[in-house]
Amino acid sequence: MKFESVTIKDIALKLNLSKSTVSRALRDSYEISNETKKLVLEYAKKINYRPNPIALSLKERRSHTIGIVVPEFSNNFFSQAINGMESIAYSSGYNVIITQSHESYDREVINVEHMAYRSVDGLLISVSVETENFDHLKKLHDRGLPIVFFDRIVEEIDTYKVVCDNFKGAYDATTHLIKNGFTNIAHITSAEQLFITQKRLAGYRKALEDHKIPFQEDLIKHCIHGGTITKEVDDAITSLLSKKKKPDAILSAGDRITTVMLPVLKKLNKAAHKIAYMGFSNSDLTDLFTPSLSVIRQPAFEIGQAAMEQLIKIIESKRPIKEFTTKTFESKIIIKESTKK
Amino acid sequence: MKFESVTIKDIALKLNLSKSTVSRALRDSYEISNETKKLVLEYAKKINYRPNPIALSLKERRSHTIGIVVPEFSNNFFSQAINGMESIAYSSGYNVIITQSHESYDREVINVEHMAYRSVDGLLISVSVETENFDHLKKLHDRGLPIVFFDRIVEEIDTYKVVCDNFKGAYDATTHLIKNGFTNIAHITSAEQLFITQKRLAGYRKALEDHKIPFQEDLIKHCIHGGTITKEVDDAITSLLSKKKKPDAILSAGDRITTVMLPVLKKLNKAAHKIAYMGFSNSDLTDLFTPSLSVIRQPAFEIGQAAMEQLIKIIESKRPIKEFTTKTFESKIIIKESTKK
DNA sequence: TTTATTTACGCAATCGATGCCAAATGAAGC
DNA sequence: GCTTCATTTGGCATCGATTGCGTAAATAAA
Repeated sequence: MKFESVTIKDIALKLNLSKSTVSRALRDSYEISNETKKLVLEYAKKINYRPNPIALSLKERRSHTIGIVVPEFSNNFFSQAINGMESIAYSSGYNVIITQSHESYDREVINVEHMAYRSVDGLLISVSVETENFDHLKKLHDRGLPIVFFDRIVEEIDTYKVVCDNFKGAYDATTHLIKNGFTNIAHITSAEQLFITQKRLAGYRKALEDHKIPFQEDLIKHCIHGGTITKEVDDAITSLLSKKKKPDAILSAGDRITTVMLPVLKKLNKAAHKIAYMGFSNSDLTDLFTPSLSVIRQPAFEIGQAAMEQLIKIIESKRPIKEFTTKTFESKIIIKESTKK
Repeated sequence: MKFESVTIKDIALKLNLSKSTVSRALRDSYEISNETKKLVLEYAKKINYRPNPIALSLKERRSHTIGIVVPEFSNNFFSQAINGMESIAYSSGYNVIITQSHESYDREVINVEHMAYRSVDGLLISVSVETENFDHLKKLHDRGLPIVFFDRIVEEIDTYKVVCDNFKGAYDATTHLIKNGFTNIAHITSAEQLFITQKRLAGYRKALEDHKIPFQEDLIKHCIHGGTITKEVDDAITSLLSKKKKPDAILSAGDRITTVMLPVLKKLNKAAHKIAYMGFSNSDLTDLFTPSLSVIRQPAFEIGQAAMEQLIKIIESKRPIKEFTTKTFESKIIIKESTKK
């Protein structure tokens, strides 16, 4: 703020007191007489004094501000999770500042460091699809910055984590497809190194196995940019459809991939080749599609709330926390027309 | 950040120099000998020294950080605009921090003040639907905080503004509906005091007038919460359909309202009463709906870019800027099935 | 040799707020 | 009347970095 604001010094000067006295009066210290307190408080109110948080951050090394880093706002899962986080933060007296990594490792590093140096009291993060090296987070975590991971968690850093049961979500969805008579189920998913990718893939495989359907490697397509590049999704589908035996159903892992996949699929389905599909999605609009979309929906808002609660717990705990847990939420499969035989 | 970091003092101590010398060496001052500079620079690099931005903010009263306040991330227009802003900010060496007002005046005030006190160098804002009093912005603007408005601008504050030609967007859309044979066109829109609401309403009225269709007050429905409350949209539609002469088309103003309106309308259209609809929307999924949705699309990314460019121009200008302009972008109407007769 | 001029660096104030320590004041106790 | 103690208040250092000013040492000019 380039413009001058009201400081404690202004009050001190005006009332002929020292800065320390004013400071203590404002903080209602027992050392200050009631008269002086009243005087200070009244004048402070009159000139609308507000302590400068920058100065406080410098002095106290905390800011009552929490940093949130997500890949993308346009992914409904994340925007809903953020809403959950905000609701808890605000009611606990914290502010939040939010940034997007745009699925870029470099951007993520910059954002995380910017926030750390800006004295955030803690960090909530879901890592980008590109992130394979976690030094930027490990470094801060080792130095004592409270971090809570959600959704795309980092297993090798020991802290609270909040996730969805991705294994079960994928398992249930795949089972649903199998029960509806689909046997040649493709899986379009995100980059291999992501925790959620692995879990979802595992759930998918287990469902096939439990129903004695052989797993086929070439039915799995990884989008290494998490679907942020339309072409990779396009290519995945084209490649799937060029197989001798085309898949009869597609399971997509992730909001973004689902979103990008649908227009492509829709065009193809029109062209007579009918493919069932189902995906992880937290969009509110899936009912409006034709066919309406069967989805695996995650309780994003609640996940956000839980993550923020855990983070605040770490921040406010008197002694260092040693025992961390991972909180798991259930996802819900919602059956609509897109998975009808 | 509660953990200790490397400071200029550490370097000074280690190299037996004064803080000032180290500081000047790091900033490549002419007063420092090349040997000393080299020494300092090498050691700084070795221990990974990074200046503390909090201390810098306190000293310099600027932070190289820009604050963005939008109503909601889940509104595609805003998330796209943010992406445009980020692209410019990052390439100009600024960081951004983003918050949502959730269409709440109180939240907006808190967020704006938090950012101002956190020494953001400037503010980009699209006000909440509830905001009728602009003192929180005026106060900061008067004190010299650079502000640029976009989309939902505030007319009474004199600064750069970036908008879409809302009048023309609504005019074109309404004209399109009229030309397709609809004559009883309802308009579901946001709170009356919003600038964009007024412009869109005016465009709608002008189109009617130009085609000699009488304006009917009761075909206008205002959602005072901008559609964040489903019930208000529901009520608007119910009320429209309870009229003797039901509307044959609906024009919706705003992403959120469009999104909430569609499921309701879809249910009704199934029930045999066919209503055409069209709305302002920046969603990428409108093609997937059945019927696919005719929309008025705004160049959100470009609007975000332009707003950020203007803001940085103000921030970096040597002398105070007195002459401000308002930049207007054209929206585009995209015709699909939902407006076929 | 003396004086002037560079060169290269240190001191201390500053930004806004906090908090330790000391000091001033007045009252109570002997 | 003097010591003791509590109450209130002021002074100063601190957080991390920048910067105007002062100055010692080294070199150049007189």
